[in-house]
Amino acid sequence: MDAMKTYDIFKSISPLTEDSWIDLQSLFEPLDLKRNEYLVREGSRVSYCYILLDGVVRVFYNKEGNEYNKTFFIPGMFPTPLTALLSDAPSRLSFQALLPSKLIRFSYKGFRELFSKHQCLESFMLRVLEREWINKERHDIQMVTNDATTNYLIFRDEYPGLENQIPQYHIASYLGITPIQLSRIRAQLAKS
Amino acid sequence: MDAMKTYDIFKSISPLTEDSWIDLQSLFEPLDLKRNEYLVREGSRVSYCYILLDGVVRVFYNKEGNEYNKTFFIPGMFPTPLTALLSDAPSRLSFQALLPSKLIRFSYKGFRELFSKHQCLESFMLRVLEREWINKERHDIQMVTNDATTNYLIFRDEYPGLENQIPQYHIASYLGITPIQLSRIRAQLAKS
DNA sequence: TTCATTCCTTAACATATGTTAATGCATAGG
DNA sequence: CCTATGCATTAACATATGTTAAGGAATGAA
Repeated sequence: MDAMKTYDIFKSISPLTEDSWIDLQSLFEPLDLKRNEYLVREGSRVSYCYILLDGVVRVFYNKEGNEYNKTFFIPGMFPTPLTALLSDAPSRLSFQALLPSKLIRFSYKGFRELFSKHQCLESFMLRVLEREWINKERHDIQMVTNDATTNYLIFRDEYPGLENQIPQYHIASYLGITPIQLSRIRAQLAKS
Repeated sequence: MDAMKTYDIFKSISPLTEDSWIDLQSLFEPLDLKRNEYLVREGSRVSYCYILLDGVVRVFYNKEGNEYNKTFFIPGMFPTPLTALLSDAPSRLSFQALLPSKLIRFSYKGFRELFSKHQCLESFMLRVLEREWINKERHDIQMVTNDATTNYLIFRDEYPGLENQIPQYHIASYLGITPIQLSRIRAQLAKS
């Protein structure tokens, strides 16, 4: 069932041959995380790609003790330290499960080594980066041009129900404001 | 000379076969822009990739008459509407030469059609996106975790001499502050 | 049950940044 | 040469948001 679900996720991104899927699948390892456990810690070396099947993961960076939430991952997304993998450098980002989460992980190196055998996997990787790029740009434009109230409303739309499952200070950090300011915004919205 | 320069730029990103380079080069068209002329206007359909050989280009988005500078391109960079090309949608971004500029453009479709003949070009494209991703992430972390003063100093480092060649309100917009605030920051820095 | 912990809210206050407006400098065009 | 234009600076003021602190609801442990 998980395998099927994963296959659907992959297929929806870029077509894969049956052979390539078999080889790729042989790299898969299930991974279960408790609430607040980490997939990746800042400063660590990384070697895996991740697929989130259940739960929620946040990615954040840390500067002088302050955490800045960059985004949240929900099932079907890839909470993967792309930059660290691509540049083969320690991760500047941390990935943490905010709820009990179910994932699959697979070796990035192993994946990459399949490129020469399966051209469709390199095309797949290109397609993944294209999608990430498009999404990031849309997200960035949103965050810069809107005020915090608008972005909070968009957050509620994009992650239905999530605001009741995680602490609000995580949402505030994601919006680039303090929890107090988010509280004021919520009070303001409740009035109107 | 330009051809040589361009070849160096490409080679430094990912190895290309001689054949692929010949095919690719046949797509190239020179393009010269005057100060303030546009490569791409918001809302337009796009079909070209660009290489900047001389000058400076800014990319910005527009919301209700306000312009938000996203980044500046200097020679050797690719002021290309990636998202619009990848998603085949009208560009949400505008690209404008801030100084008299010399570019090369080539058809994205034509480039893409060479992928099946030259595998190395698809690898090249993947490599470009990887680099863009890494740079963007570094840049984003910087902008979020630093204050405007620090980012202004970084800007001066990353684009030496540029601050004397373009209006300061473009820099202010890039930093996410008003020109008045930038002026205050500059006054503050001059004191110490 | 009671107590401790976590986290949201609210208020009072401090501060940074935006807004409006005036001034002055440099440059280009007549 | 003079004038108009574009741009940077500065000041005075308004406002949004951060900071500190206190209180209270919800949750879980003893």
